[in-house]
Amino acid sequence: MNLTDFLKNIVPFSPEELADITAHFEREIVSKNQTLVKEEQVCTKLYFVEKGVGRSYYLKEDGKEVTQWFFMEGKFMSSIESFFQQTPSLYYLEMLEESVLYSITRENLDLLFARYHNMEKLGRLLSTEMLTRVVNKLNAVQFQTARERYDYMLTEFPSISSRVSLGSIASYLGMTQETLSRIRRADTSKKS
Amino acid sequence: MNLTDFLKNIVPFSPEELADITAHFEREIVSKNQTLVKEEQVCTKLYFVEKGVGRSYYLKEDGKEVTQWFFMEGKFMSSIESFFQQTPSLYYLEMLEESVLYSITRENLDLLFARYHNMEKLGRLLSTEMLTRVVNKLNAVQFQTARERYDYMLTEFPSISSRVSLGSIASYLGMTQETLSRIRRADTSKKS
DNA sequence: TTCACTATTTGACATAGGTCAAAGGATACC
DNA sequence: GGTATCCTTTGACCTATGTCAAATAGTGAA
Repeated sequence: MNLTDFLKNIVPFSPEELADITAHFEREIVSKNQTLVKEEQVCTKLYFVEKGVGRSYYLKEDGKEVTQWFFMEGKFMSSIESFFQQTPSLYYLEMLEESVLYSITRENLDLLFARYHNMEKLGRLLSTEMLTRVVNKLNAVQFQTARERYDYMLTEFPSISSRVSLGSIASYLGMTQETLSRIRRADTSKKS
Repeated sequence: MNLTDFLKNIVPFSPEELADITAHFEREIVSKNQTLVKEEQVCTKLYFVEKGVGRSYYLKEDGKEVTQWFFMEGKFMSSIESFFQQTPSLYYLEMLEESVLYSITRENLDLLFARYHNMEKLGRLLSTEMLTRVVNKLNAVQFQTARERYDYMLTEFPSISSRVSLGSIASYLGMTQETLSRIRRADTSKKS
């Protein structure tokens, strides 16, 4: 999914708008396991994932990593609160595969928001969409069994299980690796 | 918190914009326990809560109510997905106290989004803010004990415990009423 | 006031999923 | 290609919180 096509599908930008907007993004190639933002740093960029997978995570007091979200191809990725409020990030951002990203700085994004009414609309639509996704996850995490949460995740991120380590997925789902491993065992023994 | 002041604090609207925008809202007085939207209905309005408290909730298969969110004074309230996609609501919306609301229809809101760049900006800022709140709750629900979740909620909604029934709060926090009752008992015996 | 109804508290017991520890597997580096 | 490191699986046991049931306290209507 490339950036121009992605944008066009959401808001009917004119060709001139599109050209100007995409010109404010910078292409970046990042390698597997590269960290984009560390905890405490201010997140200066918003990224569009053209290829690859990323995740945001934080460290609990005991030092364990907790995955907060996965970012797949065709999605925007950032430490949202840090990026928009320019406050230190609560999260780390990292890519889990070799990836192609398009990044934009806060200043350039603000400039585009101010310049194009359509751009502001894009921002609104994308936040609303993300909001409904997070609400869905919240409901899953709060009221479903470990088993159901795993099934829910497969609908939200179908390709994830083969691309991301068990530990990252387990903490995203709010369970331990051991529990997720047992769920998968139950699956394979059932299906074979 | 009245609507005009609320809007001004977020985006620097001109007086003319403000007057036009607020003119598209309608004042509604609703009584305690009144339902604004039922499950399966399309939610046709977005509400600003000037006075009162509301909540959104859904019914689990076993018929138990699960509170999804509380809406306090000075916040917008809606079944977001239903309102923005015009799809049947997954949630009920109800007011828990006699309340003063300002409502706007989807058509009027779209008209204002189209008419004022600033309005689109307001929409974007409010969704982003809501998004960070939901993410905070998600982290609380996913990785904290029942006790910690309760404390977290008191920071998010300080006045809630005296205004809303124990059962509504417990399901919001993803625990049973019994558990919440026990937490509160531990509190009072500690403090006295 | 009293009655009827609803909300909250309390107790006894059950269980999903966590913790800890150890054993395999897979990978990557030298 | 061997060794160190990391990831996943498995087992035994434990605990926070759920479930069910009953007692008690609150609240509103007549």
